[in-house]
Amino acid sequence: MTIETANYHHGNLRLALLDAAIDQIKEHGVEKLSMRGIARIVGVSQTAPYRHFEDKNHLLSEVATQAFTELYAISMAAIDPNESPIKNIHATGLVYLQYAINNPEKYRVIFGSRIQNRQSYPSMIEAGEKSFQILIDQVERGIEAGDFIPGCALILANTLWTQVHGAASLILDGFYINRELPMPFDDFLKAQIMIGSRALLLNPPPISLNPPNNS
Amino acid sequence: MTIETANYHHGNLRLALLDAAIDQIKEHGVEKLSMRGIARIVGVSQTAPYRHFEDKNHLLSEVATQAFTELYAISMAAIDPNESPIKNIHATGLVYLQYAINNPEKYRVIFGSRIQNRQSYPSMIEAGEKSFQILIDQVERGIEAGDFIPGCALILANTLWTQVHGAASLILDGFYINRELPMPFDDFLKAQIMIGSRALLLNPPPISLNPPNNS
DNA sequence: CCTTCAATGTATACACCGTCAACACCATTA
DNA sequence: TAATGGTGTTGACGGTGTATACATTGAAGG
Repeated sequence: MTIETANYHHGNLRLALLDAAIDQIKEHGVEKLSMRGIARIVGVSQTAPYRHFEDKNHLLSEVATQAFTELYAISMAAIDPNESPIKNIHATGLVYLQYAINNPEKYRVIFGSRIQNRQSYPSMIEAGEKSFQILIDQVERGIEAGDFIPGCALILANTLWTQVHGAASLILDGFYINRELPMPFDDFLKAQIMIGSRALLLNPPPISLNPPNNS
Repeated sequence: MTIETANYHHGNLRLALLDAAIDQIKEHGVEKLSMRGIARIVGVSQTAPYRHFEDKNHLLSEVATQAFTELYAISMAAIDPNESPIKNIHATGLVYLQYAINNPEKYRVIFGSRIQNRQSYPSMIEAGEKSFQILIDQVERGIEAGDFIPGCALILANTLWTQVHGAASLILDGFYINRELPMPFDDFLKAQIMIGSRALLLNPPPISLNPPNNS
């Protein structure tokens, strides 16, 4: 209701700070994020943020929760219940990589050790688990259909996750900047996902790498 | 020759600082490493390190180079030219994961974005590439033997690398701390490597996940 | 309506940090 | 012997996270 207070009390400082934080992270990276900086942007004193976030770590955990939720949303949107598990896995893998590439600094917040004591932020953990569950569900479907290796779905889903996360990490860390690839980068991403997911297949089809097929 | 100078000139400050840095990283993590801190430990003034390292980033790049070299050494030691490529890949994967787990803070230095402008430290890059080359060599052998998918060895080796690196990262980031696994952690690691490397095999053998086999 | 109180903001301060500039020491070498 | 350049120190600037004490306020209760 009070659109223009501009007074002693901000109105919704908590949200404004979170927005400013995400903005700074996007713009200048997590490393450059500072509590004093976002206070300056929002136009409050340097200690005002501490009325809303216990410390910088808590603020970061909320940024991470938000990013995890975005990751869940786009992963979920890539799932088509009528499609085969392997196709859904390919699709989610690709949008996952694209999210990481398009939001490198947010991705760096949710993974890596900038947030300490992760286990003391259960809502953040939960937001992360939800994305992983998408993968587990598809793997279970694949196992039941007899397409995937029988056994524990969590273990198989984890292999997929580690491979895609590893690819995302190495890309963001710049390990492919000067590396010569035998194909366009987009095809490289697809190839990585296709090859990696082959690990789950009971009878993987032969595969031709150059040129990569898109199916 | 001058063992006990304790004078104005230190003698080998550069090395002492590097050692102190690695020590601090091991002990308290990269985040806590400070130029002033290592100067204090070594017993010199806070700006003395700048006579030997242009800035903190340069110092970190040297720590990373050293860690990459260690990683190369243990990976190389796990290779047996008389063994099959797939077995060598399993062996290097395992020691790689063990290195990450036993040296979490060093691993965090060489990956992640604590070091900025990686491409301006060519000797560090090169040290990293050498480890990757081990993987490429084995993959080439596997392709030539007709065991692996034919095509570009770099692409296949990369899939292996991303999967193992992803696993290492997630482990270090604490994503398995409260996760219930259906097997002991060591077996979990082996299972991840075995499943992941299946992706390369032209005709992967059926696999039984519980209990995991060790061959 | 007025008082009170908890929530929210500020001012100040402490102990750190990376790094720059100016100066001090000293081994080597011309 | 004098000079030079490598290596160390001092001191400073501007930044950081955050603790403590104080100020302002909107809302709730008498």
